[in-house]
Amino acid sequence: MKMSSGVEWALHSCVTLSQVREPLPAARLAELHGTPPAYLAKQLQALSRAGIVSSTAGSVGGYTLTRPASEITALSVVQAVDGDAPAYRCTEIRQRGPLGVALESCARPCAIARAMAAAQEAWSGFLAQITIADLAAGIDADSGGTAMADVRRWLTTA
Amino acid sequence: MKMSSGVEWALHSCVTLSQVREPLPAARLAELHGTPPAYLAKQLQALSRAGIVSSTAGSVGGYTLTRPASEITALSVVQAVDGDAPAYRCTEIRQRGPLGVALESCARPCAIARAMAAAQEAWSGFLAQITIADLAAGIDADSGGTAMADVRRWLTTA
DNA sequence: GCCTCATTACTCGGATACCGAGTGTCCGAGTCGCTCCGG
DNA sequence: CCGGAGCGACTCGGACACTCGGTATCCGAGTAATGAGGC
Repeated sequence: MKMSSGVEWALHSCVTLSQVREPLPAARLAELHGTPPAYLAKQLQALSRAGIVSSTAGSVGGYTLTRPASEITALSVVQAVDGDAPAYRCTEIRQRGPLGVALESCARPCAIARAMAAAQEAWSGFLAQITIADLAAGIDADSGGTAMADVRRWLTTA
Repeated sequence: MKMSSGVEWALHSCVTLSQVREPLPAARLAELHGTPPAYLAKQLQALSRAGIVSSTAGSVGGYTLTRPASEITALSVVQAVDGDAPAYRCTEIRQRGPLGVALESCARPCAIARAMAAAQEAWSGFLAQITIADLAAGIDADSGGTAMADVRRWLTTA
C-alpha cells in the first residue's frame, strides 16, 4: 500500500498557501519546497479540480485557498491528489469458483470487504478531523513559533 | 493509495485454511477461489515467510496455518502480503529549499508526518483487532451458517 | 488629464514520454508417499 | 510377514517477462497588468 508522493507536496503547499492572501504561482511554491515545478503544478491542478484552491491566470496570478485553512481537512487534500477510491478493492471472488455464491445472494459486501472498509473509515475519519490550520500550528510550534513568520516574510520579499 | 490485489486472495485463503487441519496445495486454493494458481502461490509464499502459514512439500503437502485462526490478525496478513511500510512516506521536504531547516533541528517527524502516521495507526489498530476467525464467522453468518460447512465438504471430497 | 486598446509577459491546463512496481507465469530443487524386493 | 531402499509424483520456491499506473516534463491556450496613443 503506497500513497502518491504528491500528497506530501500538496499538504505542505496548502500549509504555505494558508499563510498569505495573495495568489502564489506554482513555480514559487516549488522553489520554496525544492520540488520539480512541473510536477508540483500537476498536484495543484488536482487541488483546483477538487475546489480546494482556486487558480488565477495572468500576470500576478497563482493559487489561493478557497476557504479558511481551518475549514480544509487533511482528508480532502489527500483524496484530491490520491483519489478517493478505497485502498482495498473487493473483486467478489466469493462469486467465483465451484462454490461461488449467486449474485442475488450478495445483498451486502462480504465480511472481509466490510472489515477492510471499516478500517479505511477509521483512517479517513481520523484525517477528517485534522485541518490545514492544525498542521500549520503544529509546524509552527515545532520551530518555536518562527517557521510560519519566516515563510510569510520570504514569500512577500523574495 | 492502492493495496495489492493479492491481499484479498490471501485473506480468503487464510479463512479457507482455517476450516481444515490437513495441508492444502496452492492449486486447490486457486481452484476454489477461481484465481491464477501461480500468482496465488506467490502470495502464499509471502505468508509463509511471515510465519503465518507453514508449507509442506511432497505428495500430500500444501499450506497450513501455524496458529489457531483466532490468533491471526487481519493486520498481519495484510502486512505479510503488502509490506509493512507506511503508506505516507515523509521525504523531509522541510529540509529542502531556501528555508530548509537543519537536520539537527529535526529531532522528531514534522507535524504532517505525525498526523499521517497517527491516521495509519488508527487503521492498523483496527485491523489488529480483527482475526481470521472473526472473518470466517462473518462469512458463515452471511450465508446462513452453511458456507463454511460447504467449504469443508468440498475440500475433503473433491 | 483620462479613457481605450493593443501589446506583452506571465499564469495555468492538458497532452506527452519515461520508469518502476505490481501482475502474471514458468521451470527447477526438494520432499513425501508408494511400491517392490530382499531377508 | 516385515523392513528398507528405490522410484515416482507431487509440492513449494525463486527466477523470468509483461503491463499499467505513477513520475516527470514540455508546450500551447488564456488572462491580467501595462504602456502607448487618441480624445
